[in-house]
Amino acid sequence: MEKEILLYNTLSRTKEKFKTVTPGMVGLYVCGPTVYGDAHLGHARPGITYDVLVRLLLHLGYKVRYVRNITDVGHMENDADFGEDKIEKKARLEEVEPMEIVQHFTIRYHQAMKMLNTLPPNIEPRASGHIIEQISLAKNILEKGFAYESNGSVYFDVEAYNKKYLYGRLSGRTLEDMISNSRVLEGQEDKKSPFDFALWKKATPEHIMRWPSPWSEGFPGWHLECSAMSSKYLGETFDIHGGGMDLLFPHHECELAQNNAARGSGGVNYWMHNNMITINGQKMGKSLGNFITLEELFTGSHKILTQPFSPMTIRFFILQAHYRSTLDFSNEALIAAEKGYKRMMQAGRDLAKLKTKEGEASKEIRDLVKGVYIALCDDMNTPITIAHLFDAVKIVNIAKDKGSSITKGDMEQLNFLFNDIAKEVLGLADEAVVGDNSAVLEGVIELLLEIRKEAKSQKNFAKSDAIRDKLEGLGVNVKDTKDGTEWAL
RNA sequence: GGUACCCUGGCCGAGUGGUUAGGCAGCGGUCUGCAAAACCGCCUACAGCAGUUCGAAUCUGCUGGGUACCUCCA
Repeated sequence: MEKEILLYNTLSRTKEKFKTVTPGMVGLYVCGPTVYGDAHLGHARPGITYDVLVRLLLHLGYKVRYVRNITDVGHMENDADFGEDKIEKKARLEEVEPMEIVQHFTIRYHQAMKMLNTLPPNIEPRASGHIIEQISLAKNILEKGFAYESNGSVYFDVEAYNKKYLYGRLSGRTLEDMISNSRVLEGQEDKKSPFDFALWKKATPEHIMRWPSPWSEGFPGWHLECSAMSSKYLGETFDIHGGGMDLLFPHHECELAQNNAARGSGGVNYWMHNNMITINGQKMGKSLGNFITLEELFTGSHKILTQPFSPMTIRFFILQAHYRSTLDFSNEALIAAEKGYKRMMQAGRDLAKLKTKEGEASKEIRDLVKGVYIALCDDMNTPITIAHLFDAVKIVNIAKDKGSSITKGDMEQLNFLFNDIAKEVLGLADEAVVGDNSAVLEGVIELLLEIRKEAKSQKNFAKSDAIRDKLEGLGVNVKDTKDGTEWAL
């Protein structure tokens, strides 16, 4: 914890020294998924970005409470079907309960996140489980005079709020700009100003997800859930709130406004936003035909893909870019990432086989470790971290190539880089490692390679190549080196 | 139209007022029965134009291109 971390704070638009509210403890809230569809590429980026943040904080000795919500209330289909709830629409079409849909996609989301080797949040609250807290928060804002009831719904009074606090601070807008650039939409007669947003919405007769409230049978506004749940589990002022840049406005802006309105403070010390992923330079969207789910990536079943890509390839690919940059996704870029990832993992495996001798760690390798910490603590610069790790890869490969031994000090430092940094902090698991229960598989492969060796020594290359090709076809990569044959899954 | 951000070598992507990111691909070499891997060497860019500066890819302005968000609902 003696290491100082810099984090870019969207609120100040600068990198700031990270100081926790409570020494040694970090409260982190991240906006989670709306569970009305399969996890897609867009979910992978925040999932991995904040996972690395959590892993880094844990590595540096912090105790972390990581809260990520599940949004399962009142979301609408945004592509068409104006006014219809996203979850309800699917439920009616498929004739199942809304909560069945929610459960189905929550489980699938968890599976996808696990495959990407992300740590589960410490608390995963559901919006539908916190209706009471949300009603209470809406009441509080009403009492403070920053909201009003209208026809069974409760709206946040942006103009009243703007007089005391500035609305738009987080997203870099001003209310005046917004007013001068707005279009007039239909169906908003209940509101005093078109910028007011709903805290509570009266349900229409066909709306089946509904709860009683002092104002009407209805459902909470979207922004309310994150304000209510983050303060419930992390306190009225907590350290970090993260999410995608697409949530900056209006969602986070409204959260900030709700916090200020209810308690007189913003409640969040550091607002972090990850940037978006584009596909072949284009935004991902269902209408553009480039919408891609994580499952399609893992299985390769999408027209823009020529092959499946493993979860760790995706993770590596995402970490090769800084989280605040847009990242362009393409089949070609993924192939490059896959090769780089495999090369790094191979070096990690080779490291364990290097011979050691007595001696201290060299300055070169010590500097790499230092450089890795500087990069990680500088607003989570994972691409530079990876660049340093490739320097370590090269050191391992040279030692292996020359058959030379390295000092025990160097071994310790290199182990640190490959295990503590690459595997633990970056979360890059080695997919080629055979699991504990695969001793049989290992034995069989060794046996086949033994037979192949015999064939080779008898210059029966047809037979030896056949064994190699068959194994290759089954996903076992065979390499002949000076020191014998190696293999990896 | 508004707001924010971006435009780097064949591709992906860091970074920076004056010195080499890194990965992938490519080329030449070493090694090898062949292949793969690895190693050595090569490929040295910063949208365009103008300005500030001893010096800019890095600062400023303009032009062009791109991305996200833009009052309901989520």
